[in-house]
Amino acid sequence: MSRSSRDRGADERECRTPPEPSPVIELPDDDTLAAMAKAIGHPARIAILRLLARRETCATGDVVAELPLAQSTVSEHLRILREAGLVRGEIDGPRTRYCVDPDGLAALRAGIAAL
Amino acid sequence: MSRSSRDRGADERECRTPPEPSPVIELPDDDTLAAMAKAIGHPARIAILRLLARRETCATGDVVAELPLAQSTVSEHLRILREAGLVRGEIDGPRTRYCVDPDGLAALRAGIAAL
DNA sequence: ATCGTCGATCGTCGACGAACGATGGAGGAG
DNA sequence: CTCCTCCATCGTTCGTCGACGATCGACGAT
Repeated sequence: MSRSSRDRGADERECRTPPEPSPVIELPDDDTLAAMAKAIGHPARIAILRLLARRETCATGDVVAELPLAQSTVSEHLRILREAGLVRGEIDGPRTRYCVDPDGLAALRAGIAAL
Repeated sequence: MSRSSRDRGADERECRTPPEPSPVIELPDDDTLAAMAKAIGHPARIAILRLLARRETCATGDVVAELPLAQSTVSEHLRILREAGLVRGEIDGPRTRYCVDPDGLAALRAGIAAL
């Protein structure tokens, strides 16, 4: 399973959604803030978020490779993060690339800071 | 049940733990951060936190009066917030006074901001 | 066209969370 | 002392979460 055997085009390709920081960030309402907080209320999802933030790798399989969890479990964690608006996923051929949603994360930060 | 019939000493008494901002705030580890996030991952607990932050009232009964929840439910929410380190409670005669734990909240803010 | 890979979804199981009423103990008021 | 108030805790019920293996559809490669 050496990764070097696979030609992946640009090896360290970034998530193709450029980090476009929105000019204005609205504060989330309580339910949204609670949902976001609940989404990161699990160590595995914090680890995933950190992983996506550090590496720009964004592929589901890479996340699975880094965590001691089954593929289906990781996929569900990613789904939860996506539905909370903290992560963005887009289909890239046979695989799905995930990246941190800067707007969602900013909203979470702002909401927590405003507590 | 008019509240004016009850003499509560200082009506707007502050929580007797003075807000002593610690000079240095350490970043929580992932498990602690996840636990804190999980604690605020419920709208009622966000409402409680806001309530404790705005008013300095700090009494369990006051929180119960403000929320459409049973006393036991509110008490459990307060317990969860307390065990997460976000809220501090101390016994004051027959009642219990709660207030936001500034250190815990600062740790949460810092942990989220460092994501 | 066929195959292999990647990843989302389904079904299941045990564990945990949220809400409530009831109970009980601590502590002031009479 | 005796009551009454305040609140934590217990026990219960029901819903959701977390994890897994199995399955299925989409897509590229051969």
